[in-house]
Amino acid sequence: MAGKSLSPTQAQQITARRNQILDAAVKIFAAKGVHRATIREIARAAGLADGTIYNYIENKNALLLGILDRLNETEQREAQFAQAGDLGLDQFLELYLKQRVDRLTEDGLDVLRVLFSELLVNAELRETYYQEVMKPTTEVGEASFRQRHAQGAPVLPDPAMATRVMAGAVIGLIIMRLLGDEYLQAHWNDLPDALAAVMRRGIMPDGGDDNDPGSPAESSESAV
Amino acid sequence: MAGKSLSPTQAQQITARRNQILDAAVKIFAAKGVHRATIREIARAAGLADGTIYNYIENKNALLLGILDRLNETEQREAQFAQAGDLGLDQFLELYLKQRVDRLTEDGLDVLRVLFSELLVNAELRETYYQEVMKPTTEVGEASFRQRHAQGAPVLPDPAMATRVMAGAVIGLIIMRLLGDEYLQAHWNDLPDALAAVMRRGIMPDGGDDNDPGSPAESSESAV
Amino acid sequence: MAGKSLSPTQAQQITARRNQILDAAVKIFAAKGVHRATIREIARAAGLADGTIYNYIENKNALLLGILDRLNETEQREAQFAQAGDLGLDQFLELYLKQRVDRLTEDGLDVLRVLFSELLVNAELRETYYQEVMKPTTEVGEASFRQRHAQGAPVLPDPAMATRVMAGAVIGLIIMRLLGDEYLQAHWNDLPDALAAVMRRGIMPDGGDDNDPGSPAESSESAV
Amino acid sequence: MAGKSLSPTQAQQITARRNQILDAAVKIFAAKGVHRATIREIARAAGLADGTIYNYIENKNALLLGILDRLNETEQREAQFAQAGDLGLDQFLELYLKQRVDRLTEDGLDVLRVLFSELLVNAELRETYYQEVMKPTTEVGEASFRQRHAQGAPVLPDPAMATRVMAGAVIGLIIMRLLGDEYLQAHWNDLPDALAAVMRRGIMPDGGDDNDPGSPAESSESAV
DNA sequence: AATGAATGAGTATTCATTCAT
DNA sequence: GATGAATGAATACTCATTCAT
Repeated sequence: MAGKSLSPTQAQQITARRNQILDAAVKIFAAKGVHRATIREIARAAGLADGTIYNYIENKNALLLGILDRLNETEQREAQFAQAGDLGLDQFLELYLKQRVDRLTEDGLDVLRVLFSELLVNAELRETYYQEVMKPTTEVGEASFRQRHAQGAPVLPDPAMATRVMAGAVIGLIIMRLLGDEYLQAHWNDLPDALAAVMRRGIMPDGGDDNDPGSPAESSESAV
Repeated sequence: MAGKSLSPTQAQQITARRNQILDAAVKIFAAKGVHRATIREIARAAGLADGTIYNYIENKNALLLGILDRLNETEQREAQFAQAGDLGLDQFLELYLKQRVDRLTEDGLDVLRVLFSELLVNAELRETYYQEVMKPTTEVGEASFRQRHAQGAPVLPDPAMATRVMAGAVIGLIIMRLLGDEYLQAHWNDLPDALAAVMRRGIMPDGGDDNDPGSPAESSESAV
Repeated sequence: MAGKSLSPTQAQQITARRNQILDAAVKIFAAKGVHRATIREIARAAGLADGTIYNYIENKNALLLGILDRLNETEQREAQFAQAGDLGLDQFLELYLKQRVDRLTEDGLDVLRVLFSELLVNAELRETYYQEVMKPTTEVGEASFRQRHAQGAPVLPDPAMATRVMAGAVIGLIIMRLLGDEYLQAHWNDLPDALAAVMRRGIMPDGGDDNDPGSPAESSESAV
Repeated sequence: MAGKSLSPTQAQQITARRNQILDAAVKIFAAKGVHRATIREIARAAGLADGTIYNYIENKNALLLGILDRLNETEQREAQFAQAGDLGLDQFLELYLKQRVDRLTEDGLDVLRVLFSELLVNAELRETYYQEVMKPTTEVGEASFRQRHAQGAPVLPDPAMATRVMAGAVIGLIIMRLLGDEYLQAHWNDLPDALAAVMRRGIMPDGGDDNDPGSPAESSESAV
């Protein structure tokens, strides 16, 4: 696998160069989309000439795949770690939030821009991502919910649905931030707590009417 | 000024042809992305020759804008309607879910694929969408939450955050469905109720395990 | 030759429509060149729809040929007239100036724009024009000069060269006017007299030194 | 500021390549007109692939401008030289003839084909050419004639008209040659002398018929 | 290994021409 | 006859990829 004769130093240099190229590609892809980005732009952003890129990647498409692979390495590692042990729901939530929310640097956001933008309109990529990331993750989530359900009455009796709602909330908030929502940009750090609170107690408890528990709530439930 | 001499029938035909072209474009754009789609493909999908497209749209980019305009017409109409009257939180939630979840046909999904995919990597489009759709919508949401907060103790004290969490959940679930989640595809109709339940009571109440056995909460759990 | 069944009135109408189209074509061709002009523009300038043009001309190229034919009809008529009788040099000059200079309306200028512009870069057209217009005209000129030469000492012993110089002067002045020379535009009516004067006496006789005929002139001739 | 890192050799190569392309363009443009010429043809004529052209020129229109710029470099240099010193009429004539007549190679003719063909139907180009070439040249001419007029009785009292007639003769002869006149092609070298003779003494002195039977005229005939 | 000039396939767009109404 | 929507061939231009230096 190590090719002909790569000294460790050489291999390191190649990896470094590759990462430098992938970083540049992420930046340009995120700024204008995969197709509108040109190899020349990416090369310039990486401080290289056009042709040099091709010493490190097969072609433009491999550039995209390389970016997503680098992302998956991280995500899968964590998904596998999660799967390894049994995760309590609280732990799962914490882990998931950490992965998805806590750690979003500006660079990370750019990768997600490219990832989601391409996933939405590329069926092949989507299938891969679904199998390799979404499915394992939701399965961990479902298991966690099932565990919790055994302990007491769940709000959503279906662990699958519960997992989707929770994961959906996280993904949606990321998307909203990527779409430019200024509030989320400014209060990103408050998200984990806010999400945890909502997950535990809801967002709009049948409030105010504490004196008359139940009936008014139900009357309005039907309205939803 | 009304364009030389457009009989109502002619105007109708032009609109019909335009919609036929936009429909074809949505389908192809959603399947392969705006840039991988060729005018020829779109023309063929619309049953037309290449050149004919240009009798109805300025250029390929206007094709994308035309699609989004058609979407915005609907969305803005509803956003304005919402803004017109004061919306109670329940009404806002209902309206928002209706718009976003309830009514998603396969065609509607394709438009959203294209919309989100482009929004993520096109700053100019993003800005327009943010000003014309996201901002008005979140403002209505914030107002609704503020109203509700006056009545009693909120889970999230900040109405802005509350709005984001709720909107994020909806958007995220749509994205997950667009990414191919089979469960959501199969149970899409259950979403409104599930979301309403979670918004009211949370997804994982500090159930059973503690000293304060949340009786009021549990009493209504069974209702979901 | 008169087709199926054309009443004289119909034939007239057809010719009128044709001329209306050719006039429009001249205007547009002159303004932007044959290739940059579109059939649609010409049709609009003629107050017609695109397709209607094709009831009167074969195709775009025939439009150009039609314009030149209409021009040639006039020019050849005059060239033939000239050839018919023997033309004295003065008469030839007068006729040539009349044709070429005297009668240039704004419309006539536009035709010449198109004519010369195309002739210069279209070898086939050039050959036709050369045979049908230039050659007959120069032959009349040469004959006139030959006649005159018999009477006395010519400045240019070669009638062919004399004809070219004279015709060249006229053509060149037209070109300069077409190129926008403001002086020529303003003083176009003075041209025939000026040209006649120059043809008779030169433009810069060995000036002032009339008293000393010959020698100073020769000294400066060598300088040329 | 000098373009990153252009070694003199590189700059030379770029210029050489550019000239090679412009030469090919002149040839094709002259043969079929700017608009009927395709980039592919020009590329092939230059021994290059289509795309390579665009490493050296912006677009097809810049190809035309590049050709004319190369021409103007020469013409302006000479016009400026003329303007620099005071030019006697004889010197002006000599210079003008040299520029315009003396030096016309087959290549030069092709450039003039393209130049005049485009000037006639391109108002913008025409304006530029008028300001940068025609106007300066005629001004030098007018000054020369004014000088000469001070010395004695002029045939044409208006130096502006005199300049136009002289320049017109030269331009017209070039046009006639470009239109295929075989005589001019064969006797091009005799033109300067013939023109000079005509400018001095006219082309058809009121010969024979009058009291002064042309003896001075005959003495110089041999010079033509 | 790095460079960037050369290549040519791929595509948006234009526009002469046709033809159903 | 007139119309102008539909057609599709033609073409300028872009850009991923190759390869001589």
